[in-house]
Amino acid sequence: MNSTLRSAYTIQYLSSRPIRYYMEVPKTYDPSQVEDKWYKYWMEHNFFKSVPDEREPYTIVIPPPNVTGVLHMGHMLNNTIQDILIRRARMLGKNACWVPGTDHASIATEAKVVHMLRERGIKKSDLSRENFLKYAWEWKEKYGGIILDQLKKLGASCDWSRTSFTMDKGYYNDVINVFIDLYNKGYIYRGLRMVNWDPVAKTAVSDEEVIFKQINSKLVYVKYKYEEGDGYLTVATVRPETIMGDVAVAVHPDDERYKHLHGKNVIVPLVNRAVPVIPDEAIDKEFGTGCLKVTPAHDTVDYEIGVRNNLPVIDTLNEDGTISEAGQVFIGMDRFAARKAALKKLEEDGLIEKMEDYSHQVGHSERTDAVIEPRLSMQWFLKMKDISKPALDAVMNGEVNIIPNKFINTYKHWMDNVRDWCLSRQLWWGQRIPAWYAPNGECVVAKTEEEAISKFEIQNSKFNIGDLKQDDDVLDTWASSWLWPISVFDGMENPDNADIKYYYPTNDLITAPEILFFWVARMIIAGYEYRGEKPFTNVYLTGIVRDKLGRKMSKSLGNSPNPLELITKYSADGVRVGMLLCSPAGNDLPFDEAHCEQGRNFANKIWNAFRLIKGWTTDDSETSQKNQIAIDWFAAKLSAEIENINDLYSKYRISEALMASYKLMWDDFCAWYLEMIKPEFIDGKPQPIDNYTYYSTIEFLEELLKVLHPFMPFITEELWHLIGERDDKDCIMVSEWPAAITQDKELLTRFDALMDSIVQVRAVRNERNISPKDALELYIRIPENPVSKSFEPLMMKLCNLSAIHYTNEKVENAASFISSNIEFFVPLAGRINVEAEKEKLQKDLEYNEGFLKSVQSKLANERFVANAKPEVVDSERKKLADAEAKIKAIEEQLTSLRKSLTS
RNA sequence: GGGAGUUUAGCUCAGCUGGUUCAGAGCAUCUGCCUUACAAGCAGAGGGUCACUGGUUCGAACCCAGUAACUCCCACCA
Repeated sequence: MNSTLRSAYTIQYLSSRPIRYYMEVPKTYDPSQVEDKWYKYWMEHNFFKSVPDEREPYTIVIPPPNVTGVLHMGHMLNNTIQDILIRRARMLGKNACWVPGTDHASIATEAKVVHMLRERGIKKSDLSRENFLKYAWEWKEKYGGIILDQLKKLGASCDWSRTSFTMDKGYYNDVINVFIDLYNKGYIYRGLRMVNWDPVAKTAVSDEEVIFKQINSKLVYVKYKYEEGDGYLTVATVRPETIMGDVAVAVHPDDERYKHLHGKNVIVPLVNRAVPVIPDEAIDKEFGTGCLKVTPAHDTVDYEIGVRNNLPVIDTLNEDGTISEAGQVFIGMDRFAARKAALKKLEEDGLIEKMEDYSHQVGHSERTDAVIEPRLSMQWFLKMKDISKPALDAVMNGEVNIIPNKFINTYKHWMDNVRDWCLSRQLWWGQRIPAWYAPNGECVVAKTEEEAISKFEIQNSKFNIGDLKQDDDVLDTWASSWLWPISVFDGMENPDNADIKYYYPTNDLITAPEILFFWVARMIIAGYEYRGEKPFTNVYLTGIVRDKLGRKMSKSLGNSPNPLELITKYSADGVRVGMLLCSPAGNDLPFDEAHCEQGRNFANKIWNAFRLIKGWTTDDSETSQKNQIAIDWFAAKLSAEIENINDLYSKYRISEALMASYKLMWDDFCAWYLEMIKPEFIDGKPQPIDNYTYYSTIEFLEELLKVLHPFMPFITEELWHLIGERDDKDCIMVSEWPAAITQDKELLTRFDALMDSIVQVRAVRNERNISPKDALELYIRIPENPVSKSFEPLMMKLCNLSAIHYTNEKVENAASFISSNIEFFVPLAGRINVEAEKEKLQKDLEYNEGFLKSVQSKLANERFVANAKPEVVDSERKKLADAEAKIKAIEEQLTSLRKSLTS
């Protein structure tokens, strides 16, 4: 042991508190009382709170869950990772600040509220905007906090005093101000756009809320007669009810079949309108007849063709999906009834050439299951090209890291092809767009009607309060959450306040890859636009939680376990460990409850290690340091693993950090170290343990608990306090992260060899069914590399040996093995089965001969010797020598066995 | 249709710059143990043509090309 180590692990213990003794401690760990107790304790002592100070800040802003949300497995994973990072940062002495909050989630929440009202017999259309919002706020106050309370069960150490909501007054204002600012900078414009219209709910829905289903329908081939002369053109369509809105027939410019018709007119059936045949690149020559009827009002592609070719738009549908006046025929009829009617009329007119069965994807509304109608409407847009430039650069030049970095490509691809952002939503729940319309339809952007009026005055229009009408739409939810890292610190309204200056830019953002564009990219954009700086340094993308069958966990599939029930069953610590055991960054997480069980078992293991230690009595007069070697070894092992774990954290390999901590605790500490130092029983009485070993062990346990604390906050805190009396604020969650204090590679290597020989002796015992109670003898062959004397007691204890002998000779009637070039013999007396031993040795011999051969041929290869690095060649030479020695030993052993056979 | 990714033990994954006995870990499985902390445990063992085919190299799980299967994102054909 070197002197640094001695001071760290032995001098300290003198001031350690004596362990408390408990007469009865349950054999299995019972977390039920523990977890709530410590969460409350931490809260009461304000351990989660953060205020700017002179320390280095470490900040995470939570991806705000929807207010409508209940905790699902995705949240569990996300927030467990965040909590691990925050807790470790806190222990590293940083000023850790984790800002929680919720997102108003305009569409999801509005749908929830509408549903709730419907159950009470109230229709949204019967309510004024103000009344509806009153209900919505009531709903939010009542249910909006549920998810945050659930996070507390998980152990999330958020600074709850900083809880934010994207519709808080200040936040709301920030969103509105940003809209006005971007409008004034010329980034925002108003334009027509196809939206996904839900004719049942009478609202637009976002792309994410459209579910495509495979539907069987009929592809109808309809004749469009030439305006002049005989003949016709055939158009294939699945939507004959939109024929009335046709304004052209498009063909591919290179399609020889139709070149002669470019610019000529054809007659639209049902309404007898003459429309031109136009060439357009978008047409697939192979599909149907190669002719497309162009209906700009009711199809996205058609709309784009219409724009390119300056075609008029005829909207033949009302907002409830019935045919409008503009349709001229079937007015007031539902779109599906109209489809039948149109088919019948076309049939009568002899305009149907043929019909084919056709299967295709049709969008349905997630909420109402109605078939989505593409519908043209006026929307607000944000020009993305210029404003997103710094956000692309930041990721490409590494100012913002994306982990794992495979997502950088995806990010770049999206940013390179970024499309303008449709900001408006036809909903009430959200930030209402600050645009004001005069009766003639003219529009200005302003915060209040007064401001709007004065803006109109500049344009020489005079209005009074009440003359103007505010835009009915609200902003897309992401148009508020993109300000999250700034607004939660009040950095929009007060850009120089102490909080934002201290905490911004934040450190790590933990979120799911599916919102890389919706949210992450836009936060980076907003960060550069409004702070001139990135919002966070690292983006850690978690995987998607899936069930065992590989399906995404979702409410509709009903395949998601209830996280709170899991916590009840396995404890929060157990579930945290279970989630992390199988989730490397960016990989999907195939969730299996068995992992939580493993987590629970691990907690129990820790608990029992504690039980063992607390059961010991110490003997003050005992001064022997017989466990010195074990203590030195574990100190070195602990230090090496702490370095390893720190390294894994720095690479965000959190699962691996957990696995390393797990093995350190279970294998190295429990299975090896504790077994080495465990006092023996004499005459049925446990012997006392010497003070030195005892307090060193306590120190080790404390260090281990600290390493495990970020993963398992509750049990580690519980044991921290059971180990000894602590004052109020002496909690593991605010303790110091362990430092690696020693480096003794050589000792670790020697122990690896020791452990290997121990395992081999145990295998000898196991393979021959020798009871662990029967003591064995062990012979070690000298002259080379005798086992260090200091290891002898460990071997004797861990293998249950009665004696260790050194010999120059082979040992007859013994099992043998070679470990680290040392030959070992375990005499088996009457237990030996010579044939079986022979067979074993023979197999071993074959393996080693094969290995030797491969090494020999490698070394015989001149080009290998010439080209390979010298150290590689050297190591091959060493392998060669080792293998030869081994083979020699095995052969000797075989010879002696044959002798015993014949004798 | 465009883009990205994955494929290593029954399952989930490591394997870094091609070279250490390199083919690993955890779980699961099997065998033996209720050994005075823990059966939610202990001791030990078995298990893989590194998706496939070819190439580069003294040497390939790793680099290159092609093939196959799966996953995700974006856009969607009337």
